Parts: sequence; C-alpha cells; structure tokens
Amino acid sequence: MKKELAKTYSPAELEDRLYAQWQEKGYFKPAGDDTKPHFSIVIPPPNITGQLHMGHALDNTLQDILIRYKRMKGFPTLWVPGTDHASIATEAKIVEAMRAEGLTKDDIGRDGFLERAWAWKAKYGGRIIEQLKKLGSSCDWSRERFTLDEGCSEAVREVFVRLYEKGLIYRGNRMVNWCTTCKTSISDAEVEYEDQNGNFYHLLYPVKETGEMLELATTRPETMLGDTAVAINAEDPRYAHLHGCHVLLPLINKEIPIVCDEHADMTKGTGVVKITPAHDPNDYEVGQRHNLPQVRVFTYDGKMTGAADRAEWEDSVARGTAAVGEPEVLDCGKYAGLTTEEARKVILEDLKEAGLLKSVEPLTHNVGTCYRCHHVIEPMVSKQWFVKMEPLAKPAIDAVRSGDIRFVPERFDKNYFHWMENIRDWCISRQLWWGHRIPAFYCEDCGEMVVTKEASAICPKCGKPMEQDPDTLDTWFSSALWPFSTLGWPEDTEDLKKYYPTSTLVTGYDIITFWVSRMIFSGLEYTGKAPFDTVLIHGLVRDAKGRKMSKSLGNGIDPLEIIDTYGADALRFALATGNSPGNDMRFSDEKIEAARNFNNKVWNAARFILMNLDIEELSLPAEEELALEDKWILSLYNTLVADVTNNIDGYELGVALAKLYDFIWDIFCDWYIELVKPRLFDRGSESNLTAQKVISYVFSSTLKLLHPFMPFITEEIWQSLPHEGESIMISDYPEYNPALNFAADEERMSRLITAIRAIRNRRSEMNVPPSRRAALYIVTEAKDTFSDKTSAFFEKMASASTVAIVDEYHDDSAVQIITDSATVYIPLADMIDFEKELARLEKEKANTEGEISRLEKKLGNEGFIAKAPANVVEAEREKLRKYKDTLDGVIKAISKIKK
RNA sequence: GGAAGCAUAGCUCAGCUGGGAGAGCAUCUGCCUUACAAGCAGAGGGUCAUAGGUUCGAGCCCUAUUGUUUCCACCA
Repeated sequence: MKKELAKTYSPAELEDRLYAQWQEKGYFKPAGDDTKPHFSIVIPPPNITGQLHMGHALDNTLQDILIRYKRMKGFPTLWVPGTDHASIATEAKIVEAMRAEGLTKDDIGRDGFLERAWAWKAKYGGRIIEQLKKLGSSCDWSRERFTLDEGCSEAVREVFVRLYEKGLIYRGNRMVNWCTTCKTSISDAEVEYEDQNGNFYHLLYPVKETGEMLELATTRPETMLGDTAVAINAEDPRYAHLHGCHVLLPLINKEIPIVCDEHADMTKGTGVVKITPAHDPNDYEVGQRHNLPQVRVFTYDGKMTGAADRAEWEDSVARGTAAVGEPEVLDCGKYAGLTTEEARKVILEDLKEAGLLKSVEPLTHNVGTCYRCHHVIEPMVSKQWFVKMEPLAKPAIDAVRSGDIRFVPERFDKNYFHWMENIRDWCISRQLWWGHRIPAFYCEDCGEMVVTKEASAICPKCGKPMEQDPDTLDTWFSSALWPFSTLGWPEDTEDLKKYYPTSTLVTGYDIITFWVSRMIFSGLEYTGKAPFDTVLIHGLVRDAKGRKMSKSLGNGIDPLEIIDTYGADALRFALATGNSPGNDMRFSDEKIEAARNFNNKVWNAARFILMNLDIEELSLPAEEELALEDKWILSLYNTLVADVTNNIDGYELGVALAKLYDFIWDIFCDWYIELVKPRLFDRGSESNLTAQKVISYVFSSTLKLLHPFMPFITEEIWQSLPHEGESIMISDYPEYNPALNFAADEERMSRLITAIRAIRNRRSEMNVPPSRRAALYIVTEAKDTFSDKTSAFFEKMASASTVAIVDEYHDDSAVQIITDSATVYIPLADMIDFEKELARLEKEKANTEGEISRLEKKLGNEGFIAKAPANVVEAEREKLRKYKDTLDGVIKAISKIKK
C-alpha cells in the first residue's frame, strides 16, 4: 500500500490511468441510497464541430464539482453527457469543406450531403467527448446522447405534432430574419446587433396631386423599388394637406399612397417615412395596418429580383399555390441580378441624376447580423413555421416567479422575465439540411398538408404520396427538450421516472434566452414539470487583459495545452478558485501557476506524511490521548467541513475552494505539520502513534473535501495513504462532528501562535538570523497554555534554545515581546538598540491606547449597549480586556528600559 | 431608450444575511530549517469611485453622480 511519491507532482502520468480505472469500475454510473432524493445534471451539449475551449472547461468543472460532491454524499447521482448537432454551424463547416473540393450542396444533393454530415459527426463528434474526459468529467458515458439520435428525434417529432395539434405551431408568411450567406431564416434570438458606419440618404419623392417634393430619409435606398406607401403622422401640421394624396415612386414612376401612421415620428428627420413592407419589420407592421401590398425586390441569396423571379411568382399565382400573405415579386429591370450592395450604388447614381438625392449624411447605426456567420441580416417576408409563444411563456414565467426554478445568482431572473414577457413567436424552420426534418407533408396536386410522426404520408384527399417539407428545425428546438429527451421521453422510462426533473443546470449567462428559457417552457408544456430546480449561471472566461477569447483576436487559451503542461487539477483549480456565480473571470499565467503550486504543495504534504507513517489503518485516538495541537487541528478541520459543505450547498464553489486552500496551506502545512514534526520523528512513542493517527486522519479527510475540485491528485494520494474502500470518489463525504469541536484548545493554541509570531516578528526586525538560538523566558498567567508541554513549540518554531516559564523576570537588557496573554523576554542584549526599542514601545503604547479609547467610547455608547446583539457587545469587551492587558505589559516594559 | 453588473493593496480578485478590511501575484528583508526554493519566515502597501442618507455602528443597505462592462429594444 505504501509507496514512494516523486519529489514533484507530475500529473501527466497518472490522470489517464486513474480516469480509465474510474470508468472501468463503473463509478460514473448512478449508485447510492435509492431512498435519498436523486441528483442529476444534463450537460449543456457541446457542438460536434467544437473543440474544448475555456468556456467548456469552466462549465464542466463546475458541474463535475457538484456531481462528485453529491455522489460522495451518497445521493444517486447522474450526469448525462452528449453533443449537439448544431445544424447551422455544422452545415456551414461542411459546405466550407466541400468548397475546397469545388462542390456545392446542390451538386451532391440532400442525401449525399447528409451522408457527409454523418461522416463528419463520426469523425469529429467524439473529439470533444475525449476532451471532456481529459478534464476529469465524471459523466455516465453509457448514457451519452446526441440531439439527432433516434430517441431525441422521436421526441422532436412528438413535440412538433402535439404543438401543431394544439394550434401552437403554425405555418405562414411572416417577416423573418434572413441570412443571405447561410441562406436560411433565423430566430430573433439569433440576431446580433452591432454598430456599423453607414449613411442617411435624403431622397425626394414627387407628390402626384400637388407636384411638390416630399423629402424623406433612408439608410437603405436599395429597398425603394419595393416601397408601397409613404407614411406621415396624422397629427403632423406640415403634411396635413397631403392626407389622401399619392407620390410617384422615382425610377419606376409607380403611384403609391401617402398613409397616416403612428410609426411616422414627427420629431425625427422630416417626419416622412418610406414604407417597404416586404423588407423591413416596422414597415411590415405598417403594411398590415393599412392593407398595403408587399413587393419583394430581393432574392433569398441577396440579389435584386428579375424577370425570372417575377415569372415564377406569376406562375404560382396562376396555379393558386401562392399562399396567403405571399408578396408580389418585382422585376427590377436594369437592377435585376445585382447584389443589394451593387444596386445601392446604381440606384443612388440614378436618383442623383434625376435630382432626387437631396443629401447624404454619415451616421453609425445598429445593424442586425447573423450570430453564426456575422453577415448582415436581411429582413424578408417568407413562408416559415412558427411556435406561438404567448401561451407557453406564461407558465414559464410563473415557474421562476413562484420559486420552482431559481437562478443563481438571482439577478438573472430579470433578464429572463424581460425576455419572456416581451416574447414574439419563434421562427423554427430553417432552410438547411442538417437537422430534424419538419414532419409536415404536402400534396403537390391539391396543396393539402398533413403533420404526422410517420416517415411518409398519403394525401387524405387525393390518395397520392405526399412530399415532406424540405426544411429542418432550429437546433434549439431539440436542445429545448434535452433534459427529458435524453432520459427517454416520450417513453415513460425508468430513467425518466428516477432522474427527471433534473436538479441543477449549469450554464453561462450568454445562452439563457437561447436555451434555458426554452427548456423551461418546453419542460412545463410536455412533462408538466420544471426541468430543473436551480440554474447555476457562470460568466465568461476572459484573457489576462479582460478581453473575450476569440479566434479572430487569437487570444484563446487552449485548455488541453494547459492540461498537458500543468494537469487537469491545476486547470480546474484555476477556474474554480475565486469564481463567483454570474461573474466573468480572467485567466492568466499567474493563476495557473498558483494552481500548479498548490498541487505541488498538497503532493509534498503527502510525501512528508508517508515518509513518517507506520500505521496502515485509519483511526482516531481517544480524546485523552490527544495533544493540544491535535485537538486544535481536529477542531479547525471540523469547522472546515461545515464551511466547505455550506458553501457548496450555496453554490459558492469558489469560496469553498478558497477555504480548503487556506486550511491546507496556512494551517495544516505551515503550522500543524511543523508542530508535530518532533513527535513524528520520535518513532515508537505513544505520542508518535497519536500524531500519526491524527495527521493521517485529518489529511485523508481533507483530501475528500478537496476531491470534487481536484479529483486526480486526491485520488492518487488517498490511495497511497491508509484508507478504506477502493476509491476516494465513492468514499463517504466528511460530516461535521460535534465531538471534534475543541473550542478551548483552539483558543489556547491561537495564543501560542500569536506569541510565536510575535517573537519571529521581533527577531526579524532586529535581523537576528534563525541560526542564532536564544533563551526564552515567558511570564504569563495562562499557565494552562504556556507550559513545559508547549515549550517545544518555541524551540521548533521560534528559534528558542531553552524555554522557561517564570513568575517574574528582571533582566532589564532583554528584548520584551508583549502579547495579550504573555510577555516573553529574550536576553539578546548585544542585539538591542535601546533608543529604537523605546521608540517602538512608545509607538505600540500609543496604538494600544488608541484602540482602548475607541473601544471604551463604543462600549460607553448607550445605543450600542442597548441595540447591538449581546455576543457582539461581549466580543468588544473581550477585545478591550486584551488591549488593556497588552497595555499593562507595554507600560512595564517602557519603565524597565527607562530605569 | 430600458435594465443589470462592476468600481476594495501596484496587478487580478474574495469579502455570505451591516459589528473596524483579506488572498494570490508583484515588491522589499532574511533563510539551502532533511515534505516542498513551485518552498520557509518576516515587512511595506487601501479615505473600500464621489456626495449625501438610514443606523448605536456602513466596503456591505437607500438616493444621486462619475467611470466601465454587458443584456434587451429601437433608430425610417
């Protein structure tokens, strides 16, 4: 069992070995007491195209901490892993790869394309899973899922059909966000706005009835051919005479009406707005209000429409297959086939020539861009599928408001409410091939539509085979079902019964709207239950300068490189320590080095203990055998158990880890190990045995507390130490134990530590090297603290040659060190500068008097005595007592020197 | 335009429901003390953004201001 550990910690060798062991033993599968409530988490599924980045590393570290903690606590614990097909992102990558071969989607067709996509998934889908394993993630890999696997697809079809039958999914021509690069519609949530430089073009439209020129401004002159009205405000006195008049649309000389609409803002520009219902969301609304025709002038790949587009439209009108709300298509004539950008230039030239371009004014404005490709979004009227959101949003809002679901930190519920309360219908159809195909079928002959879970359909009217809708669903439509589709829904599986609803969802604030909110309303609608009770939100991992990590900046830090160099535990430590919910964090070399150093510290503590250990079993000595320092460390350890547990339960993982760090480094290593060294070196004695028992108990138990944060190093060490059971990860998590609470001994020990620190401090000030040992004379009333038993501490920790506890000490040339419980004399006459010594003592006296007067004032305040809690008042009194004791000592010291 | 976060040591950040500010790194001093120099011991360094208010008492609660970041909406 016992073995030599290397001098420095080298993670590379052991991490893969331990992970393989854990997996082989099946520790990642749920186990534990079935009568206890389960704890389950579904992973935010990473994209199959993705590589592990710092965001994943943070997200999964936090999840693994919670999972490992709960598992050790004995709850049946399940972490469901999986990946997301990420339709638009993956499809874009495949198209990109095909371009290198000179191929387009149309060249290889739908089936050929999907074949490639699945091959892509097979090649890259496993990569990120392997990377998650490197991090130490204790997911149950036997339950790994994929959003496009058969079960998840079944769930998608089930949901679609149910919602359709309930009237919550509909198909129609609506204004949508169209990405001309990805050639698909996207949802409102997928549009990102960014500032761009542009121009404000002031155009002149002649009024037919009066012949005057109506000035209006637009940022997008190329849409003008699709204008079907000009709007003014009914209240606007400047244009009162134009009510009911018309303008002649320049360049094509088409007559369009002047309408009165609230959308025209009198205070902005000239108060006149051109209305293009087919290409602007606001104009679309105006068009609906005034029953204006819609005229489409752009193709879906971002060009001006031409004769062929027009003919296609006319044909569909003639055949009667044009759906309600389908816009007319204009033949743009000389502009046809130009990109919208090119068309803008030409149209502006033509307007200028006609004297209808009054002025151009530069401005910056917010432009919607595609969140995937970052190209400008074109608002288009298009036939799409939508989810009616209002009825779904209501229960989702209630679930958070009532506390069934809690955001950590709470402030994110404001974002959530705002989004949910102002929600618009969700455009769910995408003109992509990689994804869940919409389960709707159309009859070519009669236009009949059937929505069914079946793979094919026969027209109920004419009995002919129907064509399935070519479009697929928004990726987030399947992600929304993730917490229950992964557990087997719509089947009523054992897993679903046991582990749904899940417990905590861990994710970044950047996808609350995309994902969290949609899981909430989906869970409520289809399972009748909130999909999780807590949403732990974390921030972004930024670079050392606080910038977002991005490919374009090239400032990304690769977590896998960090793992290779420093180990997964160091990475996890760096990410978890000091991290508080909802806040961004910076990642820097300093942080990872500090983490590495801590790993090494833990490692070396283990080495030391192992070198001095004979016992092979863990046990705790009886209380009467325990030395003062044993009781002290046990008591502090016990407090640590409570602190760490409480902080993890409160999702303050960063605080929990900081407490562990402080305890291990500053208390256990710097004090306890040093204090017990003499006993540990004294092999064979009773006291040695007790020390061995205590140090191994405390260390081994502390490793358990640390294990969720740093799984590898803790496992490796724990197995080298005396232990019960085969793995720390399935060992029992420590519990607070009232029997280990030794308050009085804690107090005694802290008095000794105060004295030792004071001595070190003085010696250091006087530049006395540690090699120069000196006799110590201690005058104290605390004889239960300063005694022959504790004298060794001063020899070991304070460079004492001999230690004597005396009633009085009269060598006036000794250094005096005064604490609230003792005065220590060190005869170091040759080292003392009495002038300096006196000055120092006077300063200390002044400081102490200052504190005393502050406390006396406070305690003399009737309001304080009357209103402050009793324990606070008592603590202040105790402080005052200590300062008074110190002051006595200082005054005596001064008078001695002055004598 | 609406909302939220942040502002604490030179840097990066903790500071839980109000009871006289902490850590890591950096700096300075001294140590090869046989677990660890990736270490040990010690030190310096803060009007807790500004101005008010509540309270016996404010880094923490309230109001306003400034700076900064983010989210949402809109800009014809």
